[in-house]
Amino acid sequence: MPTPKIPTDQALQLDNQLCFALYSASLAMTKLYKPLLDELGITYPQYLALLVLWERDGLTVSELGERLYLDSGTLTPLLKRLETAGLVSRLRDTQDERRVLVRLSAAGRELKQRAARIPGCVLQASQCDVAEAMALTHQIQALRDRLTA
Amino acid sequence: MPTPKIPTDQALQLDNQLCFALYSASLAMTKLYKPLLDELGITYPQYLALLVLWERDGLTVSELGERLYLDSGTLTPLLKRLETAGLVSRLRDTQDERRVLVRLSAAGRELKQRAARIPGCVLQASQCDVAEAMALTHQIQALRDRLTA
DNA sequence: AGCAATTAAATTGCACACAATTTAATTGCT
DNA sequence: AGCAATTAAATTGTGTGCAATTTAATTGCT
Repeated sequence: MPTPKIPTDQALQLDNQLCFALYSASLAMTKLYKPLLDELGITYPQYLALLVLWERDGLTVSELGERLYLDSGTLTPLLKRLETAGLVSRLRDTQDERRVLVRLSAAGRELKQRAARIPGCVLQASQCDVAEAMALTHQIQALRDRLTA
Repeated sequence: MPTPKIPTDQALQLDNQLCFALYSASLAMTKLYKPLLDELGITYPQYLALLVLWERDGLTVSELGERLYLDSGTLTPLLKRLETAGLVSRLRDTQDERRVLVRLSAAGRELKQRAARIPGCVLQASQCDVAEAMALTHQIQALRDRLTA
């Protein structure tokens, strides 16, 4: 039987929801990062945007959005705050004035060194070893890819 | 070696972050639920609150918060919207006037039947069988519990 | 009984997420 | 060249999340 019948009550139990496991674990992660990122003066989504820029600088808002699965409605104000904080610049692409190129400032690049200790802290709080964490990461990524397909 | 050294660049890659896997998968889930919940006239966090109430009615705001890992700052306005939608009532506990008891209305109880098809739709979109989904759910719950410890 | 400490919600302020719309620039087609 | 269609950001409005504060009720202690 490809789709076995599950009783409604059981199917709707909060603790049987994959979505809620993801949701609550993601919020728990955000809370874990909070004190670490407070030291750097950035928020969690801002940190994610910086991770992308530390990998490859000078992306457009759209490219950043594809990487983070976020749209300009979320990114524009977020990037303005990073600009106000002096961590990035936002400049129209002279080749195509529709685009805005986001570039790290010197301070933005230097922040990477101070962020270097964060993954270790998080892994420690997660109480799992690197291999375990990566295995779970890949499983969840695969799920995400199926969901966005 | 309990904590092997990982190069900074690799440790800070977006796709190596368990946090981002959770974050992006959780947002993808929310988007998947959107059209299903639009039919019921509720949002995703409102749906989670209803899941709790469908399991056990008449909880206080705090009890709901413990279950969902959310505080009154988030729940109070959310529950007011559910009240406005006619799905729950919010009444001060006469035994302890500090507490607010949240109860399903008849419409709120009846909504459960219409929600019954949602888990199947989500499972289908997830493209995994029930056992797989539950296994991943338990892994992520265990992670969340370690993070909130 | 009286009052400080605690507890439960609500409120305030800030930063996301995202749908829907708007603005501006570029492409594509004739 | 001219103009409709497309594309990229920004804007607007709604609904979370959450820290910090406020308000109100209850407890605990003397």
